[in-house]
Amino acid sequence: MTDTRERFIEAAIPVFAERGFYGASIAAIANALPFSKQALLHHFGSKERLYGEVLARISTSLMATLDSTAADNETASIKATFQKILDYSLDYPDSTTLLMRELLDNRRRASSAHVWHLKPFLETLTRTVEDQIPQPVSRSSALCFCYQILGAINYYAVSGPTLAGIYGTAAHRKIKSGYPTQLGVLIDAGLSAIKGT
Amino acid sequence: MTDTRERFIEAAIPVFAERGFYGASIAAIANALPFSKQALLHHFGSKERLYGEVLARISTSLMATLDSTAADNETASIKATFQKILDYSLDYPDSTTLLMRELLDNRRRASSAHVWHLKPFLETLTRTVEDQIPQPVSRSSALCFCYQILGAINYYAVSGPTLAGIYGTAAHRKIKSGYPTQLGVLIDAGLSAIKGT
DNA sequence: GCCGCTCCTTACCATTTGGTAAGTAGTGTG
DNA sequence: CACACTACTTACCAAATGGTAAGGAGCGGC
Repeated sequence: MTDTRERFIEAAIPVFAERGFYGASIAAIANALPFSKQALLHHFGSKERLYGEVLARISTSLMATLDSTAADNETASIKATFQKILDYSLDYPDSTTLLMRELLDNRRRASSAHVWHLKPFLETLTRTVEDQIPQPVSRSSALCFCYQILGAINYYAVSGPTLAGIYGTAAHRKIKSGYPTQLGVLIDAGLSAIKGT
Repeated sequence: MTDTRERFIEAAIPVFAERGFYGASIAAIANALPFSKQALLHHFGSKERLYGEVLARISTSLMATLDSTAADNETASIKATFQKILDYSLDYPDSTTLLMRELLDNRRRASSAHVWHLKPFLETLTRTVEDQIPQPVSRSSALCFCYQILGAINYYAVSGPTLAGIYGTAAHRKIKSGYPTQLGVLIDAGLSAIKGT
């Protein structure tokens, strides 16, 4: 059944997110389901391969978020795009954490599967931004801008526990409520700066 | 000798950065020096404790960077402060990577030592920004701003291999050269937005 | 009825893990 | 010289790791 595969991938996401590739054991992942460790190995062959499929799954759903925005070409604003990315990151913190971990890991791991998976995402995002700007903009400066905003979003999305730990949950809630607005401001400002270049 | 301790901490940084807390084995760390694994355990008692000392070391040096800026009160501009953080992050990618990993890990690990270590850093940074702005600014919006820029910086600092992998080293160098300028623009814009609030 | 296939199980294994126990070399200190 | 202390070693260990081997249950095709 392909259904069991899906369940394994689904179950693997929080485990990989929480403990990282090394900290996550395939036994722990399998134990989240009523299957043995070997059932997992039967379907995926190795931990590395399962991990790759998890990354593929995540990047696909991330792309889907982006596509739906790109398709909405009536007033497909860049702000809305980034807002959707922010929403996704906050809705699926495990996936966000996992992508962030991969960003740190792929300095080492040969597979580094998500590099290729993230590529179309980044390119679509960059293109969306370029298209939105009337003036011709250098590809690298548009990418730079995207990456900065992306970084701000992901870093923030992943920082919930830390911020709550440092400032307390009340203050954290206040920060949280103000964040989208400030992000919007940052995007506006960054965009106008790019246009000015 | 305290010297050996220092050497262990120094040797641990790249290992923890590269493979994470779980992926790093104390044997691998010790092998980077002409000592046995038990020499390490003799000095630090446990892997967890070594890790804590590594984090403390890093946050101290990060704070030092910040302090030197804060002391320069002639025209201690916020931009210069963030520029120094960017420089630090690029100069010590291992430390940056490690702090980022801790950000992801402390959702789970009880110790989460760096939370307390990062707190003075964040507060000093926020205060520096507040002081720079004539108008009274809400603490949380200043923090929000700082965190966004911090996120952009750290995310970027850690993304070198990924960006080079996706776009090739040549394109990456181009992005790299343009980044500080665009970051400055982002800071300027974000600051004026805060003032306007 | 039997072959082959998928899905999943129990057994098993070599390796690595963090950590303990015990002992040794060296260095003061009385 | 004896004692204690630090710095480090080798020897050892239980537990967990990813992965292999082999087999069983169910099922469709012939």
